[in-house]
Amino acid sequence: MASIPIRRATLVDVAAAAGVSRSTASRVLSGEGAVSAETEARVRAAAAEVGYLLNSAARTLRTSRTMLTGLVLNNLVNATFHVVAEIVQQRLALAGYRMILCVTGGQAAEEADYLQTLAEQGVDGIIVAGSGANIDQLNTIHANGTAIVNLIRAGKGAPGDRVLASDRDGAVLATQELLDLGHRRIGYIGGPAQTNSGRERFHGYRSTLRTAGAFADDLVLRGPFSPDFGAEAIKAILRAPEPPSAVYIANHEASFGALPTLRDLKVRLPDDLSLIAHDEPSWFQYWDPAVSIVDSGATELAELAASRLIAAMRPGGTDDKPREFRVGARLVTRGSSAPVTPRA
Amino acid sequence: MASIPIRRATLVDVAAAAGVSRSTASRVLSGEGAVSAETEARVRAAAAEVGYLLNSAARTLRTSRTMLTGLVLNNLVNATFHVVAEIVQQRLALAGYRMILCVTGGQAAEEADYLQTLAEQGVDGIIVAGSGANIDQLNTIHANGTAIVNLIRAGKGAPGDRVLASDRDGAVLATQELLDLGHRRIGYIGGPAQTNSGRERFHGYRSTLRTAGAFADDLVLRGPFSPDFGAEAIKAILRAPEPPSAVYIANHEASFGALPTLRDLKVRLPDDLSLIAHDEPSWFQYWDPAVSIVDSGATELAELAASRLIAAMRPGGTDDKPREFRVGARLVTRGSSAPVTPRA
DNA sequence: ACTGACTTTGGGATCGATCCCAGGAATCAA
DNA sequence: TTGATTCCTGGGATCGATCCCAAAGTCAGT
Repeated sequence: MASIPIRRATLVDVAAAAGVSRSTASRVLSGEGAVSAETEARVRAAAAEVGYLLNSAARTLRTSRTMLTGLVLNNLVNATFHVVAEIVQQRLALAGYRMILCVTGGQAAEEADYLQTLAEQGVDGIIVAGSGANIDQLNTIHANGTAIVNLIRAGKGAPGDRVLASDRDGAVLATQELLDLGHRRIGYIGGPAQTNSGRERFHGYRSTLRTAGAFADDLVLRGPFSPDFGAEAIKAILRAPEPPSAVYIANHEASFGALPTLRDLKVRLPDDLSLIAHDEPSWFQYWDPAVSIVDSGATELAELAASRLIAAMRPGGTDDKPREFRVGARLVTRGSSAPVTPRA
Repeated sequence: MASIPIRRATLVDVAAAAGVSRSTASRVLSGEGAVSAETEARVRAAAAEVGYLLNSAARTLRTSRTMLTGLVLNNLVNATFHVVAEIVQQRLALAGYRMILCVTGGQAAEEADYLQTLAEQGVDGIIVAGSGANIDQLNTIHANGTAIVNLIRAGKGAPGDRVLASDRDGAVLATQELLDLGHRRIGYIGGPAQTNSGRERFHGYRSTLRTAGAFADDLVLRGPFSPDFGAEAIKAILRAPEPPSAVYIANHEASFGALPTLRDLKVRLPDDLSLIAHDEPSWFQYWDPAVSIVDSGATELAELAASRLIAAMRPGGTDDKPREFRVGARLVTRGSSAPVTPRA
């Protein structure tokens, strides 16, 4: 029925149909410049009639604005990341920007490739929740006039605003809560010391306990982000000569292994052990008992990052000095943490 | 230190630095056309020297290929969708395509806006796991030469290949498994009849039971995709005059409400009730007991959709007749389903 | 040395929208 | 009526890469 158009309608076609010049048609459809009301109506009608569709590439070539952005992150499986991706995309869309998604798998080399193609694409801005490598490349891109926002992680010397979680504060919140509940022997299961969050959370935990005079080396276990490590770690920590009455699990994936293991070992939460985990897989609330957590605020991080990027993409916005933002951590107390009970 | 470049280097700059013409520089850097090895080396060196970066907009304007694609889906919170987004993006990247992510929130109007901007952007192809509305718009876009693949859902009359889950077969698998375990009273908690999956899964369930002569109206509950509905539904079904010995929960979100409710009611799985759920939130494996599921194969759906899109985007690829693909469902038997036990 | 075939190179034209400038119409004050 | 000002409109030039055609260079075979 419908014949396949050989060629999309262009502004010239619209202009011809409306009986005006290219320039006038452009003024109407781009919204820039003054046009009489009558002409405007005629052009809009003509555009609809010929089925006009903007050719972004042509506009971009002339204006050198793409209204495209990029989001670079490790994966979407981690709850923090898919929340970030969804919210950032929707906020950017409200401001008229499209978002190119780049999932790096945590590989610095892939990240570099993605940054390269984003630059070629001429994106107006990039949000990087990345490896922290490729700093030079980011600086080059930034120097070419592309807005940059660093999210969650930020390499030393990276250009643009930084929107960071409060890992240290979150750890302090969890540890202090357990101290306030009367616990003194408080275990720590965390991520590797090489990672940003692994370091910051550990420092928050340690300094809080030191201040309380309750820090003990033998209750600290740090390892890879995996459920298996969590299962092993929780077993190890309970085998200690003087086992803890509470544990703070700062390693997200490790908690997936630790919780079922505790159940299988018939360790009752919170009677035998108080537990606070870090970050929110949606299902911790369904656990028995519901698991207390430190929430780093993925939603707020995403919203802030998007709004900072939008601000930086405004013409001239890149000139501002880079700023650092911290989204505060929040303690969500649920059934897995309770006042210490005297050992039977 | 580094001065801010006023203007990005262009092919003309590269050509000048290499002492050749624009055309030759273009031939080298685009990889089209024959160039002597010596010239090629000179051009590449010049490109690196001046810091040349391709201007995609200019290339697109000339070639009318963008190497951009779009992925349209409801949300990223649902595990199926974020798995799809991650895999599709990575497969497309391997083939050299960038992917614009569009999260619609299930709103047909937003979806229409996104499709419009994707068309303006001139994407080479779109994967839609969408509302099933906006069929006319999809047809217009398709007629303009954009490849389309419908994923998971597909509106009647939508253009392009369809890559669908086997909802009906999955339901049959679950129901037949429960029958094979000796159950006769098998409950159903599913999604609304207006939804594709709600309809197909119910039909699979019902026809399997009918064939076995075991279908009973009073054990069927269909409602919204929410944990609350699941909690209510499981309570209602257990209050039946003659309660079921097994239940198939075809409504993903409902299972989040049903499982904790069963625990709170002290209904032991699988002794008091066998249970099979549909689709895989990662944590069902950690439940006590681990929950048997029907896996619709999000990974396979995503890979197939990506490869079909890539095929359709090959020049001339759109001419093929649209095809429908079904990714088979798979039963993952875990601890929550077991042979029926004679009632005490 | 000459022809024909092939390889390599250069430059004009082009994709489609916007910018810039100039000219004509309309408005207003003197 | 005239001149100054503002408003609207049209057309040439432009963004940067690629396409197309023609010219120049290379080589083998006679």
